[in-house]
Amino acid sequence: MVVRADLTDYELDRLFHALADTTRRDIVARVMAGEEASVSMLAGRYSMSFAAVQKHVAVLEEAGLVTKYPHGRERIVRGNPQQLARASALLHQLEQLWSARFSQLDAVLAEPPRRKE
Amino acid sequence: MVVRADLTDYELDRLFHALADTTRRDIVARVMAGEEASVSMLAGRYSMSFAAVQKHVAVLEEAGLVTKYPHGRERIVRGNPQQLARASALLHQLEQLWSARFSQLDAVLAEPPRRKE
DNA sequence: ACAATATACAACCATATGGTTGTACGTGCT
DNA sequence: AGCACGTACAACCATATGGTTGTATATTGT
Repeated sequence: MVVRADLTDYELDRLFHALADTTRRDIVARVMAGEEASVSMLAGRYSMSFAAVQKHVAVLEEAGLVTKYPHGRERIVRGNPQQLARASALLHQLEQLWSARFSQLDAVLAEPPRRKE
Repeated sequence: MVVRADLTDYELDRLFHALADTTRRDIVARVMAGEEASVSMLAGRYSMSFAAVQKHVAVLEEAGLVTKYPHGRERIVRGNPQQLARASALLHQLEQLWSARFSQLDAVLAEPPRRKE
């Protein structure tokens, strides 16, 4: 599963910022799980105004984590797994950075015992 | 590599918020890569005041992404890969949520053709 | 045509954020 | 002892964020 990040610093800022809110993570979870959700349907699930939820969806859209498409008078919110994968890839990259610290040591340990010359 | 998230909503908020800044992601990358870095050494690398970098490190520490330990008059910043893994795990979970949408369909498709009854 | 619904968007407000400068304190070096 | 260095922390400022209410516009159903 090779996913190139390919995002500018600003886009990454937006992406992680979007994930740094409980309501927004919940929305992402719902739409990723396939809940066919209009903005008002989503709004019904949280104890805040419609406008507030509308703003959260806008932040997620700005981050590329969801897209909206019109269906009659409502807007259906759909998850974008690719963008999620990009965020995931960046964290994985950082983890690799860490484990790379030991890769050289690992290599030495994994090396078969050398015969005497 | 099973990593349980095990974090409250608030902690996740702090964690992703900490990652939502270019300077902070850069600091994380450096310390995860093993750069033995005091706060002032880090500060030297960015075009902002020492106090600003100090605040960024504090945000990372609050999020659990780094720890500081005293060494003489300086504080050495060290990366905490476990917390990184937790953030990573959550995103992976959300990705799984997406792919789970097709698992049932996959199962049907993978099913061997049924004999006539 | 009309009422109800879904959305968009602006204005407003309190608080958080990301930066600055200034001051105080502990540690190291000569 | 005295100075330089590294850190801590407070005060301050401009802007961003997360919420509200209110108003306008498009669509649906009767």
